[in-house]
Amino acid sequence: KHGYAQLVRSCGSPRDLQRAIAIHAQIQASQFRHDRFLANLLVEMYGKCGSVADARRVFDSIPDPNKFSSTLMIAAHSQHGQIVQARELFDRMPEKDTVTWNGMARAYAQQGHLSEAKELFDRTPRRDVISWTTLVLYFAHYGRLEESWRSFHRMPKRDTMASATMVAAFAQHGLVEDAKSLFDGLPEKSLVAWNSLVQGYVQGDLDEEATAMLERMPEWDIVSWNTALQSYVDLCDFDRARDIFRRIPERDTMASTAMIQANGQSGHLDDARRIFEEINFKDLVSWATVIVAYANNGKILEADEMFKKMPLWNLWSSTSMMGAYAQRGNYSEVERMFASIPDRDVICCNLMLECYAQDGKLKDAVKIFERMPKHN
RNA sequence: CCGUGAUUGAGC
Repeated sequence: KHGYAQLVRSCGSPRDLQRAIAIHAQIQASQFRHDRFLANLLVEMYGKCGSVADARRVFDSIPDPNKFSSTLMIAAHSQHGQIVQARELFDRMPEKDTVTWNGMARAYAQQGHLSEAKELFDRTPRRDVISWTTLVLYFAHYGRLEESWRSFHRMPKRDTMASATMVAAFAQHGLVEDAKSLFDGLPEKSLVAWNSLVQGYVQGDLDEEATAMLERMPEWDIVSWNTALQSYVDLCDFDRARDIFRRIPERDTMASTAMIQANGQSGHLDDARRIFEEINFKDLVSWATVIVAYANNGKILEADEMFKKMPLWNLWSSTSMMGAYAQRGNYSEVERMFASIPDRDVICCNLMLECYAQDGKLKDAVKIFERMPKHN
């Protein structure tokens, strides 16, 4: 049973879905077919692997779901934006505990339904540090820093994560002074708080302060390395970026993606491509980044080749490819791609708008402008 | 034996 549990837990992302299905089948064929503990883990697994439908099927097959089952199912629904289904389950649960309440509040908050989240928070019977941290995080995330800070202040007990959340909130909103003074007063300074502060300095173009903090840090984790790397990439300082990249002990996909970008900026397309090929887990972002690197250097054929090779397209990858055609002035291809994108956002529409404008197609430009879901 | 919270990468 613990062997199965381990197997199930090893599937944590959509790329594991095939294996997940196989493991599920194996459990079905075993003596643990009706085991609730394993079923709960399967619900969680399918949620993480991106198949809510399968998660729900497993959940519905549990004769006597316990609160773990339900809380996991709520999480699966909300991870996929199915807040109504999540709430339905939540309302039907006989025994809810703090974890359940926190999970439901977070589901609302993530979707930007902050008043619903706050209402749930207010009704939570035994609020804990996580309930409060969720408020701090999402108020900040949606730019409501006053309320974020007030929640932080009203917290009866703060822990390291709560404090780090607040430091990051300040840093991300250009309030790096406030971030710093909060940070200085912290009894326990987590690496996350250090990293957030450095990112605040980088964002504020305070490079000396950022460097000073990086040097004073007790240790670096992969995020620290990537933060340093990305700051040089943003400054188009290829040599320092490469130096950092080479010194990273264990590079992840984000590090490689940043370095692909750096190589693209400097026209080193072969190096960009080599780093891309060496990535173990190529994701949509790394694919899109190579495409942009090729496009920015006028290599439309290579960009197109990569685009066609991608295992999966999303809005960002398609918009990147549209941008590649736009650069070459191939407006008919831009138009064709635009038409094929179902979930266009502002950036995508702006790009189309700009192409029509460049192309002198004023009427089409006006039409796009008027039909855009949002303007900026 | 199972459930909730923090920091890093791409497109106009």
